[in-house]
Amino acid sequence: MINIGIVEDNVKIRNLIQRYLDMQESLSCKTAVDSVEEMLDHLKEHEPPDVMLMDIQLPGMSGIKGIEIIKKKYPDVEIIMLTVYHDSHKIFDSLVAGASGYLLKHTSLPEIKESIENLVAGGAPMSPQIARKVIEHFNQPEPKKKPKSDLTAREQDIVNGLVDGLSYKLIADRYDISIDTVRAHIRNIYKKLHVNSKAEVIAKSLRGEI
Amino acid sequence: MINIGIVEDNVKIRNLIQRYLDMQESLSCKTAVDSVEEMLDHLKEHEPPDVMLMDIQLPGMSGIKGIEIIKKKYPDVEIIMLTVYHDSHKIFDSLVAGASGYLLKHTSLPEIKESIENLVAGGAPMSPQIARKVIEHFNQPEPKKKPKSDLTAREQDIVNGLVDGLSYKLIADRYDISIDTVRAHIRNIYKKLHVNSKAEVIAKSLRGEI
DNA sequence: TCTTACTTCACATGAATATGTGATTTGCTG
DNA sequence: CAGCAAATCACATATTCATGTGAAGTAAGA
Repeated sequence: MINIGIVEDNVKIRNLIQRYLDMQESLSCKTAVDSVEEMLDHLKEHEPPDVMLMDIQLPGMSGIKGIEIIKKKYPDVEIIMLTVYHDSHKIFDSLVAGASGYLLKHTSLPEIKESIENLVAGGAPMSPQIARKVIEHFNQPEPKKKPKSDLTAREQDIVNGLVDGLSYKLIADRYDISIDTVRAHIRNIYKKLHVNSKAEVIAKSLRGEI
Repeated sequence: MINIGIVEDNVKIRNLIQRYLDMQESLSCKTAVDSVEEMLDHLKEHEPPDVMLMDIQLPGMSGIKGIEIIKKKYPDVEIIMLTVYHDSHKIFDSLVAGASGYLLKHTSLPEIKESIENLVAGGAPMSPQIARKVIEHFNQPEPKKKPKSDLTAREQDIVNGLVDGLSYKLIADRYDISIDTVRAHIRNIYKKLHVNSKAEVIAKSLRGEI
């Protein structure tokens, strides 16, 4: 038997979902409140549910903040967001805060039930559109990580030395070249990167801008 | 009608999937090969399919490398990985390379069909276990260490100045203190962080180690 | 072949940094 | 209240860095 809790301020939706879930053989849904604060009060005196359905737009504390707090006090509770928001920001904030699933509100009741079962079976229910956004997140970083700074291999070596915190002398030793050569390379690096100190090169490099 | 291509070296599996998909009303699967190289040859003389099912372990080029190449030449092809691998590394690499979905091989034929339809409808098909791993990826950054380097507020200010590439003099100006004070703070910072150059402080800071 | 870019090295100088040794004031805490 | 950490400032010195100028060998391209 899977115990479910609901945090949703729209009474109609809340009652509908609660009634549907609670009438399922394998599920039990006795707790349905309309704010995170209320849920926290409830949890002080009751066992936490196995799975929690959570809205984002709520009176008082937002659902995303709610995830954080609930996950911190009750790490075993699995939280599924159930919301109308499909903007990347809210999705990612929710997932980072600790949500294990993210469903859009047009999800049908049987699909919600399926998602809960999917979740306790080790899955991560997501509406297809959400899954798409999540996957796109991995494709994004690609185009912007081509800084193309035209540093030569040797210059890149020198930069690595700087990033490792080495002095010119130590860089010279590492690559077995003269310190004057190191100076020469660094001069060229500065020109190419439009900087004029070791510090800026290190900063740029560690920010992935080289 | 959705056109589908398959890259899978196991003849039995390949034929099974191809026959099943091709007999569906809404789908057409005429292209099924056993390596990325073969698929690329095929694409030279034929229209690319709408969706491609791709294995990872293949003779010759790996499926992940295959995604990159195919996505580069034919950006509109949607690629679903269909593989036995469920380790984060392969999942992550595939998604970064441009895959739009990731299914495990035990996925049933009707589920594969459903996934393809899901994909063209703007979704991102994933096996539940995969979705779980993807979501866990967002939760990971949380437990990342609190560096807790015991720098005082002022010392942190100075570090910020260094990271911004300022000289001692400019840092002194920024906080309206003497350059000797900046020196003093930096001396303390070096002691606390066990370093002995500006460069190392900047590197540590940008690595999140402060 | 001539040019260009990369790598290598040298000498020089003013600016910035690293490090040592002090000292004073302020605010918190046992 | 005494003690301590933090923040402030001063003076001194050796090292490192930034920058200019010049040059030679080599490999890739026009």
